[in-house]
Amino acid sequence: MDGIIPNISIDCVIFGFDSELKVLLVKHADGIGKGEWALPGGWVNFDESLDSSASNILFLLTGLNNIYLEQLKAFGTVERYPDQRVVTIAYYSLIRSDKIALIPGFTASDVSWVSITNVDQLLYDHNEILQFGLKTLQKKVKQEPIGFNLLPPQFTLLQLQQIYEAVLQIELDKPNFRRKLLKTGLLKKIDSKQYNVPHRAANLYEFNRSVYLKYKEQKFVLDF
Amino acid sequence: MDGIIPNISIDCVIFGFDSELKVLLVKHADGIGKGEWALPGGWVNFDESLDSSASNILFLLTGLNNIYLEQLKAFGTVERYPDQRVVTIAYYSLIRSDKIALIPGFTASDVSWVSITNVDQLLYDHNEILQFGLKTLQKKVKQEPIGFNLLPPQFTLLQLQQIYEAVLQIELDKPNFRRKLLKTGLLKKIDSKQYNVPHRAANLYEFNRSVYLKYKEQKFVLDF
DNA sequence: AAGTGTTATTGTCAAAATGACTATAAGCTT
DNA sequence: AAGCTTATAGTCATTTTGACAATAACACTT
Repeated sequence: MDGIIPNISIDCVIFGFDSELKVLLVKHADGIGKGEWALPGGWVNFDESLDSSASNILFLLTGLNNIYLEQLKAFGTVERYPDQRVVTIAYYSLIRSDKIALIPGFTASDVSWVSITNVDQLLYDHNEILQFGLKTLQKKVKQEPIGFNLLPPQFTLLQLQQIYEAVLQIELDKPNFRRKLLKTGLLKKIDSKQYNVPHRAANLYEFNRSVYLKYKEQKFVLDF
Repeated sequence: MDGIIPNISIDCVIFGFDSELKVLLVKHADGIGKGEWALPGGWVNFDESLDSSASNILFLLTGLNNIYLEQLKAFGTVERYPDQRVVTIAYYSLIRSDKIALIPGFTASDVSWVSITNVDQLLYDHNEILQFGLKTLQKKVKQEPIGFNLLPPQFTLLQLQQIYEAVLQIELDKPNFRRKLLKTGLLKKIDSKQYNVPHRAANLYEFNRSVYLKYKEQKFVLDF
């Protein structure tokens, strides 16, 4: 069997972090929503799983490759899409938004990171999907360690703290954050510091990969 | 537009509690899996939302009505269903399994509660869906209050504790459980006790509805 | 070279929460 | 009345928390 399944689509909520929280949007090159901004999305092929459809669609539209996507939710009200009945399976992810090349392709004439506080009207029910994604992300970061793919291999505690602050949109106490995170054993202090910063240089840390993976499975609660 | 969408189905993971944790299964009356046990499931109509399809399918197959269903996940590997490409949207719920009449109907020749520790081979990928549902439920009960629909209006602290023990499959310390739950303000002690029990009668409690609803939205962490 | 602004890091302290128990109370049963 | 059984109150040492204070260290300015 070949071709696309006519009633199932994928949409991706890609959160980006680089000091503030952003989301990746594409401008439609043609079709129903020509010229409008939306989450990157597309159709599922008969011979392709949902997970791999999501990866491929994201790549084709934005150039992003090798992104770990997690399923968010299926959105399936009758009127969410014009003309046709379409159930969409939404995926989400959180990645670094700097230093990543975006290449609009396929049905996307433009791709762009937009600050989460700055998102206008999107196509279809995409604003709703985005909001749901943000809520889910906020819950997620309290249950699972984050940061592995969001930070350079060596980073400061402040950088890590800023991710939590951006995602949760709250402020955290620095000494307390430090104490809490260090207690998890997730971080390995390395013998090297920042340099050329106009203030006391912070120590650099690495993630302890095995602890990180353990916490992806087992209990991990950060109660901010 | 009329009829069913050929590539989208619904499956329901209905957990039941009555002293142990169970799951609701149906025996297929005909079709591909005739005679085999599976999660209650069916097709989505073109003119029906996913949520309402789920409710209707559950009702038609099992007689269960007015069950609050939450979406679990979409399962969409290519080979999960024989002959045809079918993506299924799974829903789940936790209800009391006693005192509820089950009425097999439609394509179900039988319906039954099966202890969670006792589930055999199910059709398609339904064992996988069930396991995912259990994990999700276990996370959920630590993040949101449960019990409103699982207990009679007035209940003892032990009854509530037993729900947590059944779902999480762990043992909890009675005095500490009491202390933790009472501190939430979720429970209202009422002026009435058990009677006719062969031991000291326990005080009865009610849920404080407004606190309960507040915690459905806001932060609620039970860290067992 | 001293002073300034900025962030890092250590530490303090009282309050709250936790986990593991002990002890007593109060129902029915025999 | 004795004996089960579960309820309920309370103890206590330990851990965790939240809110700060205080000092350290870096580059830049003067």
